[in-house]
Amino acid sequence: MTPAATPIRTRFAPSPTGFLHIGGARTALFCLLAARATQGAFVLRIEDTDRERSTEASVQAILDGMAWLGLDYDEGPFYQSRRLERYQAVIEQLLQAGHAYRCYCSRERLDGLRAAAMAAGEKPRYDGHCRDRTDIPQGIVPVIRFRNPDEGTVVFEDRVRGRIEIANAELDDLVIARGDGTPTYNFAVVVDDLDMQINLVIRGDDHINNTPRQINLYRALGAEPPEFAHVPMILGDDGQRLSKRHGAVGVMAWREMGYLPDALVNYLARLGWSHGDQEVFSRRELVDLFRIEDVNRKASRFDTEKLKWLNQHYLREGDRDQALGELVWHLQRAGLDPSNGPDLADLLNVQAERFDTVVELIEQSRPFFADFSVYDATAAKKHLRPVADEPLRALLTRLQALPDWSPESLQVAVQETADALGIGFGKIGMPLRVALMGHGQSPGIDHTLWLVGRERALARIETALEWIAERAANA
RNA sequence: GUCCCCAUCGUCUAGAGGCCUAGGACACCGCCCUUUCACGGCGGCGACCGGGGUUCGAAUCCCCGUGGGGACGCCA
Repeated sequence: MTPAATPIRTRFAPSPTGFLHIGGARTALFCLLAARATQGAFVLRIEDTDRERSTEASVQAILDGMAWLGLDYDEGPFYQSRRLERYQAVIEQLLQAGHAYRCYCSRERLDGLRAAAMAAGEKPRYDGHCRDRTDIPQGIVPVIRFRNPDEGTVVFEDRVRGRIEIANAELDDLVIARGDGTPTYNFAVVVDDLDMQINLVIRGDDHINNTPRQINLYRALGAEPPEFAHVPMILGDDGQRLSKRHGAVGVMAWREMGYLPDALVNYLARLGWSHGDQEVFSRRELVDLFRIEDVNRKASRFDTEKLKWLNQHYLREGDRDQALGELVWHLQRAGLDPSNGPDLADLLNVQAERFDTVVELIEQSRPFFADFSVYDATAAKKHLRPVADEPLRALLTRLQALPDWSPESLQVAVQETADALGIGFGKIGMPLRVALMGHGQSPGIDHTLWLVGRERALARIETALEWIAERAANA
């Protein structure tokens, strides 16, 4: 029996300004795992206070990405855009208590301040110009700033980073409400995490620097901050921060490339986290074995090669229904009719070990679903020669009379045909392969015949025979 | 520039002072298996960023340097 741990309430809080990012997906996964392990809750919150950049389509894309990966949340989605009154009430409270003030500084003044600080070799900070002003400038819409403590240091124990300490002197009075009254990120997060009773904030380590100011905000609100766990970022294969430049940064792009959700989840989990030498984890094992403290501190690079390996593993040994579902999805996407070919489970059984992705698998399985019109030139030239005429003809006769179209009897039929003619298996196998597939790569010839199906197989052998004759006539 | 963080094979990582001649996985290279392509089996290549300490003993602890990343918005 596992010892009873206090239930962890985590949240994933993406801003809807694009699709579900690969890095975001991993953060969400860690949140989910941490919560599940303690019978806690995983909350989804959409951070859409920036009305300029947030879109409905992005919200949907994020929801779709999470659903595909199986990152099921327990509560939400909550939208910050629907909690505006709440933020305003808290801002009012802060204003009353003297923890916040109106700032009338112009952008120009702020820009000047920043430039001057940089020039002086200092960190750009707001100088508190409006902190104690009593006049009310006319014609200027003020923003609200939080009065950050001047003295002391903020210290917190990060669940993955350990102790982190920063002097208040490094911090400045951040804007918590824009001119139009909408809250800014650092403020809304605090109010939300408090209201939603989040007790463990798991997020990317690019937020480490925001944490001290948020802690000061919690204190000003008379609340105890939650615990924090900052997970390292995921870098592109070139070691640079993941961006559009790297191509597929959206989770759904990986679906389109033929990866399975279980493979991606397994891969993402192992990126920055490990459990001894184990590489393959079921979802159940992930929940049982994951501990946020075991997460690395170093940023890791995304390695597609390893993902491919895992993907093939899941294609072969993972959840059948999931793989079959993706097979259908890709078949249709490729313009092929899933019902006009072999049984998909049979197809998966013989093809899975030969490819890394569903896209390759489908692409190389086209001849099982639709006829092709041309032979691969090199393969045809090498294998569809006059010498192949007799073997193919003999085999055709034999196959026409074959009562049982199974891999076993097909194997026997081909073998016996070769034996009867006193030729090697390859002498008949390769021409047959090209006749059936249009090129020289396919599963074992028995399974190839089996998957192509009797009707198509016989027709294609006849077509190949004609092609050989024609070619001989033209020579 | 200032502040914060990080640092083991090409990549993901094991390693919490002696178990390390540093382990595993992916990739790569050989050989074997073989009717093609694959799968599989066996083997190989390959790392503790540098310098100082602490200690009988350091990949593991401390300091400095170097390198990398992040933050410094009325973005999140």
